[in-house]
Amino acid sequence: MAKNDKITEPTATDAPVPAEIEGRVTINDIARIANVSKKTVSRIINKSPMVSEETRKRVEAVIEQYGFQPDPRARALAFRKSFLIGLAYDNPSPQYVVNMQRGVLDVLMTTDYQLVLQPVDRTQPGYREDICAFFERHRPSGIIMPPSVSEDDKLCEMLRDLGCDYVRIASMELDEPFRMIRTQDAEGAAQAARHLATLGHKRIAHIHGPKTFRSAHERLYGFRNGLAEFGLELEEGMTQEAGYTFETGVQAADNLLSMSKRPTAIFAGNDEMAIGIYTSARKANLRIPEDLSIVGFDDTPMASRIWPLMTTVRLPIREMGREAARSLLDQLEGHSTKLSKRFMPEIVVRQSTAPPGG
Amino acid sequence: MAKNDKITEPTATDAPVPAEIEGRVTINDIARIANVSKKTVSRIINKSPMVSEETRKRVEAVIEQYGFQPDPRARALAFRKSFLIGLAYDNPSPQYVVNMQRGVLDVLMTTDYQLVLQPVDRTQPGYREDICAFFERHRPSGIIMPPSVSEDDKLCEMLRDLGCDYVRIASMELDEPFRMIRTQDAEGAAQAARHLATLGHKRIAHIHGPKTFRSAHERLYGFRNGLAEFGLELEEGMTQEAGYTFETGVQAADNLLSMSKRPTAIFAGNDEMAIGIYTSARKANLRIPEDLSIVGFDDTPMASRIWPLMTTVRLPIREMGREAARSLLDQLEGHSTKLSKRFMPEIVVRQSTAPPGG
DNA sequence: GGTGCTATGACACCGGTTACCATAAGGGTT
DNA sequence: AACCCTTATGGTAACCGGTGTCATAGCACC
Repeated sequence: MAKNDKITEPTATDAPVPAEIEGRVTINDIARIANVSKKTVSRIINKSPMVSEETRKRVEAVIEQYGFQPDPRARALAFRKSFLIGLAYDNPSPQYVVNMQRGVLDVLMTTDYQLVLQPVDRTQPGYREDICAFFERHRPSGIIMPPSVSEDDKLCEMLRDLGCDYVRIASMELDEPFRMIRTQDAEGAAQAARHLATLGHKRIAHIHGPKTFRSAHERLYGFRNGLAEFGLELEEGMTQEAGYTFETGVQAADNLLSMSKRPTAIFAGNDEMAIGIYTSARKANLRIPEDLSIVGFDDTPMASRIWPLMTTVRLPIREMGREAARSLLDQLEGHSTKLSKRFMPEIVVRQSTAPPGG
Repeated sequence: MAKNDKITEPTATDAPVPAEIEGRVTINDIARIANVSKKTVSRIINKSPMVSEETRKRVEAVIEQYGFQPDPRARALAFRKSFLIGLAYDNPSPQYVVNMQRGVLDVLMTTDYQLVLQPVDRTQPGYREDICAFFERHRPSGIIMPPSVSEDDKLCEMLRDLGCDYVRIASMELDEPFRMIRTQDAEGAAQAARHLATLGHKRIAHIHGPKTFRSAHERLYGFRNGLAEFGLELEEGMTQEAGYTFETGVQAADNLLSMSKRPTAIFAGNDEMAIGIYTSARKANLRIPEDLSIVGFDDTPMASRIWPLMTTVRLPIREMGREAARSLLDQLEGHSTKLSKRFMPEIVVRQSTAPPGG
C-alpha cells in the first residue's frame, strides 16, 4: 500500500531512539506539539503577517516553553545565504583589531549574522588569493575591511568580480560611497598641527607611515595643511618615512633628533611610532615635553599608560566597527544608504606636549 | 494570483532563473559531470577508501577543474555537527586576545572547523547564561576558555550539563586533565623571585591580582616559594591586592612607595599593573631601575616598548592557543590525550631590574 | 556454487525554506 | 438564496547540499 504517511519516527520497537535524540528541539517538534504544520511555525519565526493572532500566540508559547531555536545552518542552507560576515584584517595593532571586532559583534549579535575572522599578511605574496579563497570557502554574505586591507583596490576588484559585497574603512573615498566608511584622518592630523602651532612650536617634524599606505599620505597632507594655517611648513628633512612600527619609529626619531637643528615637536603617524619617539628621546637625554613635544595618532591604551601621558588623535574604532557592520547589512538588504559616513578624529591633549624650550 | 506569502522578491518575471543560479558548483554538478553518484563524490571528499583508484582520479580531476568546494553548512547539517569552535573570553588585554585567536586559528584553518567569538564580561550578572545561550544558539562542537573565564567552575558545570565539550586554559588543575591546558604560573613567579633575590634585593614587594582570580593566588604562591629558596619572605605590608588594571596598579604602587621603608623591588601580577608601577615611581621621583626594580608578568608588547624596557615573565600565548585547539579537536574525536599539557613561563630580563641602591 | 569482500548507487534524512495547492470564510451580484 | 470571486489560513511536496544506511553487482577464493 505504501502508505505515504511520514514514517518520521519508528517509535522505538526496541531502540530508545527518542533518548538518543538529544535535547535539540526542532521545528518539527514544535509543529507537532502545537498541532500546526512546519510551515506555520516557519511563518511565525520569520514574522510573516499571514498567521492569525490566535495561532501565533499558541505557537509562540510552545516555542518559548521548549526553548526552540532554529538551526542557523539549516536556515542558511534553505535561504541560500550564509549569514556570515567576514572581517579581513592585517592591522598590527591588537587594540585596533579587538575594538573593531567588538564593534562589528555589537551589531551582528542582534541579528542572524555571525562573524568569521580572516587575519592576513599583506606583505605575503598571494594574500589576495587567500582572501578570495576564504570567500569561496565560506561564502560570507559580505566582508568588512579595515585599513590597510581596505586600501587594496586590486583586491576589491577581485571581490567584486566574485560577486562579494564588502565595506571598506579608510581615510579616502576609494570606492562607491555606499561601500565606504570614511575617517577624516587629514582633519585629525590638522588638529595635531594646530595644537603644536598654538603652543608656539616652529621647528616641527613628522614621522609618517609607509608610502604604500594611503593613510600615511592623508595624515601627512592634513598635517601640512594644518601648519599652513599658521604660516608654518614642514621644512627640509623634517619628514621621515617609517613603517608604522615601534622599531622604525625609534630609528626615524633618532635621525631627527641627531640633526644639528633638531625639531622641538614631532607628530607621528601612529602611536606605535610615537612611543618609539619616547625611547629615542630618552636615549638622547631629552625631557618630554620640556625639550620635545610628541603627538601620536590612534589613542591606543598605551597612550594613556606611558609616562608622560601621550597627546594623541583618537578615532572611535568600536563605533566605526558598528557602523561598518550596519552599513554592510544595509547593503545586503538593498537599502544601501548612498552616503558614506564620516568619522571625525579628535585630538586628546595629555602631557606629552608643551610650549617649546621648556 | 494573490501571492500569499512574503513578497520578498518580485523575482524579475523575465529573468531566466538558471542565470540567477550563480557560479556555485555543487556535489550534484560534479556527480553528473563525472558520471557517478553524489555518494561517490561524497566518499571522495571525505577520503573514504571505498573508491577505486580509477574513479577517484577521474572525479578528482572534475572537482579540480570546476573548483568545487563542499558547502560547510550543508556538511554541518548532514553530519549533525556544527564544525564550530567557540572562544569565550573576557581577558582585558587585547594582546592576549589577539594572540590567542591567532593560535586557535592557526590550527582550525587546517581543518573543517571555524572559530566563533564570544566576548563576555565576567562582572555582569548573567554572563554565564550568555555563554550557555551562545552554546544553545550556535551549538559549537566545543568551547575554548582562556583565563579568567576558565576559572569559573560553575560555568563549566553548566556546560557539562549541556553536553558541551570544552578546554580550559589555567594555571591550576581545575578539571579533568584532558580538559586542561596548564600554565605554570607559579614557576614563572618563582623565576621572578629568584631573579630579584639574586640581584641582592631584600625588601621585595608584590602586587597581585584580585583574590577572585586563581592566577593571582598561583603567582603569589610561586613568588613566595621562590623567595623562600633564598631565605627571604614577603614582609608585612609588602603585598597589595589590585585589579589587574593600570589604574589599580598605580594605586597599589603608590601605597608601597609611600611607606617609610619602601621596597627596592616590586613584582606585579601582570604587565598592566607593572606599567602602573612605572607611573607611580615617576611621580615619586624614583629612578628605574636604580631606585626601584620592577618585574611584570605576560610580556605584552608594551613591556618591550616602555622605557626602560621591562623585565617580565613570558607565556607563549599563541602556542597555547594552538595547543588548546588541538587538544579540543582531539577530545572531539575521542582520542583525548589523558595528559594536560603544561606551558612553562620564562623570565625575560630587560632593563627594569638591577641591584638595589643603585 | 556458496562465501566474503570491494565498489557503487538508491534513497531517506538533517532542519529549515519556498512553491503551490486546498479549504474556509466573507462579500457582492443576480 | 444560490453563486462566484476574493482573501485568509494552513497543508504538502520539493528542495537546499551534503550525509548515513542498505542493497546490489562484480569478483576472487575455497
